[in-house]
Amino acid sequence: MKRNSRLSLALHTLGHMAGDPQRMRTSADIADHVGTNPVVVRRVLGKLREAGLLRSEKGHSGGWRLAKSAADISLADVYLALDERLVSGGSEDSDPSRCSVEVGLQVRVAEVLEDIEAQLVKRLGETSIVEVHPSSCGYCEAGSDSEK
Amino acid sequence: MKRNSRLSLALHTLGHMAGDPQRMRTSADIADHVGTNPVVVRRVLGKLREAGLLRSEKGHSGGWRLAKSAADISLADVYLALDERLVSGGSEDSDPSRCSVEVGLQVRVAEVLEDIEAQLVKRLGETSIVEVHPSSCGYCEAGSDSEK
DNA sequence: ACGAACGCAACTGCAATTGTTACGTTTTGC
DNA sequence: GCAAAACGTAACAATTGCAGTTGCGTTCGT
Repeated sequence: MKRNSRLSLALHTLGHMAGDPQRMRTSADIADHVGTNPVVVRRVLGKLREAGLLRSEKGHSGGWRLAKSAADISLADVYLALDERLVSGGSEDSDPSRCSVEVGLQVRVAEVLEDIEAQLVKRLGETSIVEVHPSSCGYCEAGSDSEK
Repeated sequence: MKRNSRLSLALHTLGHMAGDPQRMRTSADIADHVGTNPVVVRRVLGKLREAGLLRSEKGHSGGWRLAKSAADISLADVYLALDERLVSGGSEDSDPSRCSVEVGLQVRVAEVLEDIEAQLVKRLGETSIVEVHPSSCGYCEAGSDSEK
């Protein structure tokens, strides 16, 4: 699925950060670990920064770090920060040419989807990113040494 | 959203069929009404036929019709027939190179999505396609006359 | 047997997303 | 100060998924 791409990059990275919150990670580091490009990483993590989950620092020893306690970041926070919603999102312009069956249907389905998404967020809100970090994690044990 | 395209074609068409179950509709008719191509209609409705919701007949006076009572067809039936699932759907090949955070995350998120989708299906299952057909529907009142 | 419909495969076109390159800006360390 | 290392951003290329289209075969009914 396409929707999982950015979300999984974000969750994956935050999962690691939860295991070692002080460590500063560069986008190149992260990109290398998840198998993508530094610019892509910056694009995704930039969203998380806007949402107040991460902080980035420029300059020589810059990089990315959690902006608050890992325990206070839930999967829902990450999901919402990327604003990829299930429901189509309001192309409900009242086009008079549309037939009534179509309109009634859209309303009905949209209602259900809205409701379902709320439940999804609720469920995601119940787990923090600290809970997805296993005790043994090679990537984190590697510490600050960036071995090419 | 892209996911809504086929689903809305399917629901729209079934909604109309529920209002006049005996009438045979050609894919060209339907395509004209929903503003698309006959082949696209056949692609989507073909899925519904595989699921036992519709029957199609070839030949001169062929076309599409409900395969069972409209009251027995729920929105969930249509949703499931198109097999567009929320959850990424089993690319869970145990790649040893994947890091444990990633794996744990996928499992966790997949669990939630599975659960959420079950609720979605349950909700959709509560309404039948007869409930989305308004009493006054110009398209259906037009009857079998296909006015170009 | 001819026309009208579906069935199916292949191709094109479009839109969204990701990947890539390039360049500017900021900060650190020397 | 100045070079190196990092982010920020814009622009472009590559990829992907899906709708749309065409074409042809098949199957019916008249």
